[in-house]
Amino acid sequence: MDIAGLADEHAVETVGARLRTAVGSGCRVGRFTNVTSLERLLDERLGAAFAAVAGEQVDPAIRRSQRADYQADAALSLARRLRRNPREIAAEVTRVAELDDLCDTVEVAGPGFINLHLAESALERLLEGILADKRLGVASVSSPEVVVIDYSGPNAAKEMHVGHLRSTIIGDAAVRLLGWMGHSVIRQNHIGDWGTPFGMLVEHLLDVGESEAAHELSVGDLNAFYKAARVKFDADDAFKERSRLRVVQLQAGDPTTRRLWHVLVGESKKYFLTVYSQLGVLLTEADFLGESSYNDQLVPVVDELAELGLLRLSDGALCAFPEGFKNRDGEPLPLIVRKRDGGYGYATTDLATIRHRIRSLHATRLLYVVGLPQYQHFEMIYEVAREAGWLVPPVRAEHIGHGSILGADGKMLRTRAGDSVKLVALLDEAVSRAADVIAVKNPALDVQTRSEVARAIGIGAVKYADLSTDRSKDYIFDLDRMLAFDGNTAPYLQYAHARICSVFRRAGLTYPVAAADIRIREPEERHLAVQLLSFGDVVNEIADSLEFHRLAGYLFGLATSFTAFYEKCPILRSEEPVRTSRVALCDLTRRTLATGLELLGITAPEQM
RNA sequence: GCCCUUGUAGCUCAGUGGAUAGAGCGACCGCCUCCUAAGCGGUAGGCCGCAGGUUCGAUUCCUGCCAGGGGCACCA
Repeated sequence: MDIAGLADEHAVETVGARLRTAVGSGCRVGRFTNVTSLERLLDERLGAAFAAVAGEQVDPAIRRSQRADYQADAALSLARRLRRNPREIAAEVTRVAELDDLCDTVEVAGPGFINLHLAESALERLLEGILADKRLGVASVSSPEVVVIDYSGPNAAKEMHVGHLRSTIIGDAAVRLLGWMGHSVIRQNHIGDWGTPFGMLVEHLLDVGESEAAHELSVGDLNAFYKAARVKFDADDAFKERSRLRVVQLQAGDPTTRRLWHVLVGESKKYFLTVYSQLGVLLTEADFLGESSYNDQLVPVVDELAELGLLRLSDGALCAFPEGFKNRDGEPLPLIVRKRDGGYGYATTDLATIRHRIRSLHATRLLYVVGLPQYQHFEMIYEVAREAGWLVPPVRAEHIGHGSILGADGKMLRTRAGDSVKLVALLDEAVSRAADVIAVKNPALDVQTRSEVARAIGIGAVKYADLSTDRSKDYIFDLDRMLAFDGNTAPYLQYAHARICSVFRRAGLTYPVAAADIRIREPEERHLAVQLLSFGDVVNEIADSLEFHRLAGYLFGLATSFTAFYEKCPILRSEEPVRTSRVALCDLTRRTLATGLELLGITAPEQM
């Protein structure tokens, strides 16, 4: 810590000295090239200027501004440290900063804000740059990582319900985003395919007959199957005893039992794949790596922890006591790696996943997209993994926690009977409602297109509602609101996209537009331009934080800016060279919307 | 009891150590001989839970309190 701090100070001192020299000799500082996102450009230029003035590294605190395009606020906080008037600091920074090619006016306002008005020529040049770039000016990462993303994780032989929706959607977005950024992403669907319930389920399977059971499961009626087994288990002691013995046989590897278990899990996987297909997420059969696949690693994991001296017997259970966790009596909180009965619980399996992902998959970033209630569990797991020496920098594990989905009453979403709501039922309703609206709004669409569009809108609406709010908070599931065609919803964004496509169709133009002279004159054009040029800033930020609602918010802002432009600035009816320029702006907006939505796992239809 | 988390417009949600706290819905008033009105413009609506503290400046950081949600050993 101290050493790092000293090293930093030293580096800063050197940079500061160099910059002061540059300023002193009359040179301007801060010329950088090949950056197309506005905030980064301004950050670099003004960062250098502030550093020159302050003699140390300074975050220029670039923000979007209501009074200008951007503002830099660092002079205010710097004033105390330098014991100088903030306005003077700001004034000096504006003199030193190399901004001629970016801004047409730079002014000090109020107590020391620096207001930045971008030059039209700069906007034009930068837009022409991203127009020619397939990636819209967003560079792939220079040093790709192996990222393992653990998400979805439904339980075999149980229905997927809304509880699985968030993990599946957020995980899918993470897969798409990090993959697009150039990382090597490994999907892991840690399904619940092991444990005591399977004794009961296998016995029930035998009772109803294998072929009948397979039928029930394959049609997706998993709840009925599970419930019937559960009812018998609770009511019938003989069945309960059979189930218990069956678990022992399953664990002992009895061939018949294992075959029947395989039937259950296999049918479940088929069912999950139909749901994933309906949802349009990237998970495939190859991504299933359930709890059972770690069976042969559990003993080695426990042995290794024991050898490291991290385990202790407590009440007959073998436990790790990770540093910093206490139970309700203030005593060290155990993480049970082997139960009193000799069996293994989820803690051991989760530890095995970390070891496997680091040692065998060579991941340096581990993401666990799991509900927030499991926060403490994962913190404990990570701590044990650190103490075991598995989880050491640069490898890091992150719990991508999320809140719950609530019903209109603000409580956990349930059916009237108190059951969890079936995911497929929910998705079907979203799609069918979307179809109803399309039938009214655009009856000219043929049946095939209509059903595709309905799916894009219905599923997109559900996903967007999830991804457009802070993932750590709960949200209220309201189909009416998410399917609304105005406000911050998927249909609104999809509509903006479809409108652009319509402009091209109407004019007989094709996209993408390869190149064009772009002219920014009208205020609506300026707003749209600034918005288009900040896509990269948002995406880069999100790749780290995985706060997808920021991307959603950005896209909504983009669509709003576009609509304003669309209302005020005639496109096809304008004269050249304005027409070509506006067509190019349309195309940039279309590509940015489509790309952004794609990163969220949402399809943008060409018409709706 | 301890820990985590949330409290912002009637509703659903953003937001940031800084200049007048923003959207959408709902309400009210307007806008289609014109590229999709599934749209756009305007008006009304806020002790940013409460009370202290740090700061030139706090809705944002800290402490306490109130209210909701979650977690705290053999389920995952």
